[in-house]
Amino acid sequence: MEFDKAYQPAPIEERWYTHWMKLGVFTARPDSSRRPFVMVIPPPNVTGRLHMGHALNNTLQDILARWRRMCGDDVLWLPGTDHAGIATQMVVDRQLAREGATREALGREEFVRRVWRWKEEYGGAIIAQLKRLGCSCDWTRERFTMDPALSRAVREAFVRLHEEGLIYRDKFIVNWCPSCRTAISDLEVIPEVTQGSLWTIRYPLADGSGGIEVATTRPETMLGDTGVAVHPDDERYRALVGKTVVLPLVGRALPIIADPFVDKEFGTGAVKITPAHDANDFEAARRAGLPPLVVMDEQGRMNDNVPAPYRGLDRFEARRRVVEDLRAAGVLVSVKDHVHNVGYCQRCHTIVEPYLSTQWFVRIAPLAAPAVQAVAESRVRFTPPHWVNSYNEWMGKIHDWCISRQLWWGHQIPAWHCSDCSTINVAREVPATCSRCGGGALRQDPDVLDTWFSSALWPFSTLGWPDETVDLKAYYPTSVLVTGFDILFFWVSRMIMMGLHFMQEVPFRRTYITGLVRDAEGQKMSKTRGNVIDPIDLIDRYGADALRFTLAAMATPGSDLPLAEERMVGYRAFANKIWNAARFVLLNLGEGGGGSAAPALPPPTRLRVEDRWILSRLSHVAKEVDERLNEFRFDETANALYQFLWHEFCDWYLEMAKPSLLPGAPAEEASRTRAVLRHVLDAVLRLLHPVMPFITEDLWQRIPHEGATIALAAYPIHDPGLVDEVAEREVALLMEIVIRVRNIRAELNIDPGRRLQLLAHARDAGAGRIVAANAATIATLARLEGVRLVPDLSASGAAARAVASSVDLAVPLAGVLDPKIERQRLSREIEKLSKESEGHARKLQNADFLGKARPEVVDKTRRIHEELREKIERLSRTIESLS
RNA sequence: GGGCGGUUAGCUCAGCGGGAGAGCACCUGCCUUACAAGCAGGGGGUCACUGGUUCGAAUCCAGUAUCGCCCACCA
Repeated sequence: MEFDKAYQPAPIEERWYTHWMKLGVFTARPDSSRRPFVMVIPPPNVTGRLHMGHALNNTLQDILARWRRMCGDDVLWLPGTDHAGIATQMVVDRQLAREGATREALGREEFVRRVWRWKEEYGGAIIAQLKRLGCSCDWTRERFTMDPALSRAVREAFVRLHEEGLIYRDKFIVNWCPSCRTAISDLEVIPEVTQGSLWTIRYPLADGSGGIEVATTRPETMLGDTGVAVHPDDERYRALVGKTVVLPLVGRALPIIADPFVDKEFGTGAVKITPAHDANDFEAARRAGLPPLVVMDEQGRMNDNVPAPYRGLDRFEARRRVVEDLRAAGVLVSVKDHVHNVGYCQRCHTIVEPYLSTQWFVRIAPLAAPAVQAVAESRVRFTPPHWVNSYNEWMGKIHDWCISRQLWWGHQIPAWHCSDCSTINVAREVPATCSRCGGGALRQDPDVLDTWFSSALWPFSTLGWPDETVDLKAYYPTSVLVTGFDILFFWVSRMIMMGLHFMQEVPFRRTYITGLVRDAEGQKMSKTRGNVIDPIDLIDRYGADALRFTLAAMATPGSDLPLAEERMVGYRAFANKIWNAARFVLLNLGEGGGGSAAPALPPPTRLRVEDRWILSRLSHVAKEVDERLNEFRFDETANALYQFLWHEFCDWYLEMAKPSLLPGAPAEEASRTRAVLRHVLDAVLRLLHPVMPFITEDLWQRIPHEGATIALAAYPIHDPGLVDEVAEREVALLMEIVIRVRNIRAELNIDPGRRLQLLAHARDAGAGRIVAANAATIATLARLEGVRLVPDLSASGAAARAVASSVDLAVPLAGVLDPKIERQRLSREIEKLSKESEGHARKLQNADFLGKARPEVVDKTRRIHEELREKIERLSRTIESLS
């Protein structure tokens, strides 16, 4: 196997993904002996391309999936895509437009066929992209929200809810997008602060005794007014309530009513009532018994219910004309600039029209209550937990959910209208005859369901519901849901409601809510800003592992992720570091090849202190990773592994190991080192595999191993038997000594190649023993000629001095050392230590601290202070002896 | 109008009751045969502000400022 000097991700990624697929590594196999770990993917839109948000949440899901799989769980990560009603329909609409065709000309049936064809051809793009990310989804169970089985689940859910009285059809004011020509839900309306105007119009009283002035931001809707309202307590208008005004331009007589919804302070305190085009007005009109009058068509043009001059005009054109005519009629009192919230369509950014129409609704209150309770009882746990507040707040005040859409692409509502008796037959399958009159002239309701209706069923519709399948029994409820907060209400809360309703159990035990991936400046990525970063592009340039590691390292719960490219560069370097560390180990492993059995780790008694140290550190990091992953701390997992691999394993252990691998070294020593190297590398590759699956697999395949893939190798766990506090303390001392010597070399500008002598005076026997036993290691790491233990340093002559814990150090530098510079250097050191010790000193002088703080805290403070004080004293004496 | 989150090194962020940290950037010196996508050493912070609780506060509480999200029918 060739071994490049630098890590080249592309060929490796392709190769191993294919390997995993061939082995069926990702396929779940229901098996009662293993604990199931289940996630359903938040299904991306079939029209979608992988963006940073997908890259983030799928990386995190894959980390969990691979981790649990290596821990021995039966992992099911179920993938799939969403049919995305409006979005997909729009894509195909645009395609038709390019051909000079329209959906209307094509007809519904042909259009839907066309969308299916589009889906077959292009719908797989995002799936391929997920594979490039390395996602270990069970592709044998891939689902699409409009698969026959899932469509059946949708019909079943609809019919049951209808039977239970939880779905109803009613004429109601809804959010209407005149451009998409469909109703949309409250959530799909994006309110934006907009500069507008406030027009004040005078409506004359029918009896000629004056008039009343109303204020409006939407003068064109006056054509649909059927009343005027004032607050019942408003002294100004009390006498007018019950009287009649004449609607200008129209001539209709309108009653003045009193209703407490009117704000006395706003505008003139009198408001025109347009029941069919304003949600508040609709409610008020209902209370007062005023009739609604729809004055627009589905495209937002004025209809035949308005006077002839305005018919057919677009609503904004109509606004101009109405204002003009009001002014001409002398009833326009004033126009003022007015900033207010205007609702825009999430999909096409058209101003949404409140619109009275007949729609299907889900009665939400009975579904919301158990869902709130489930979260309150922690049957679903949120990470980070503060999202529960948002969830509760929203659940507390949601309105019934408008689920019908005037689209062609989606699940057509399973309701058939009888043209003979007007009965609506709601049924699972096409009824042959009307259930009431027996007539056969049935026409299916033309509307389709909101895409989120089918998404709400996703955690169980994908597992075979309503059938009692093996999968459904084995894998519901799922374990974890990872998703973005932007769909907390659209999706998460609705899944909880539907899961509880149809399965009597929450759809997932825990949910991790990710932050938003932003650009390096912290700006939201958007096409208009032109700052969108394409994850596939990053994979091409840095490798999937580097991208995954970056996203994991930045995924601190509760905060957004500003993605700076330098960060990626840094983690690509980390991948390269792993690569080269492994290359070093492998070059020294000698013969053996990838497939042979691993040499056993020698017992601790036969290991050197650095071996016991690295094994102890490894055991700690395994423990930490396990704990961190359990609490979704992907950032800390990544950091712990980075720190261990680079700064402990590479920076120290590999350097310490080198001498024993040199040609002249004793064979027994070399084989011992090789065993430890192999063991640690193997373990760290396994620890890293969930985050960096490709590079770890490639390297693991090259070292002696058992099994066909690292993806099914055991995840390293904390081994208390390998924890060695003594070794950790001893190596800490060796490191401290080495760092002091390196510091002398650097600060005194001594040629790095020059071999120096180190004199060490141990202040206690233990330290002396450690230095003596590890003199060769110190010498190698500090590039010394040798280390000599001496009873005292007073005779060391012109030497640079330093202190480590329990050991005084001197590096003889006759002819090189300038006493003045050395004095400055040591003074700086003293200053630093003094600053550090001040805080401790102050505490120890405080009787309250000594009396009230926990004894172990006092002890620790005393110990640290004593150590610092002692070092300062030793350095001070050294300075004195210098003159 | 309600609610939530942030404010810590030049940048991006961890830490959330007991010695101020990381990555990147910066300065100095090194191609030391795993790695220059590297190695070694170093500089840099009244932890937004004001009070309070505590022996002790970046960390807990209250308030202020500021930035950002979410929800809400002020025409």
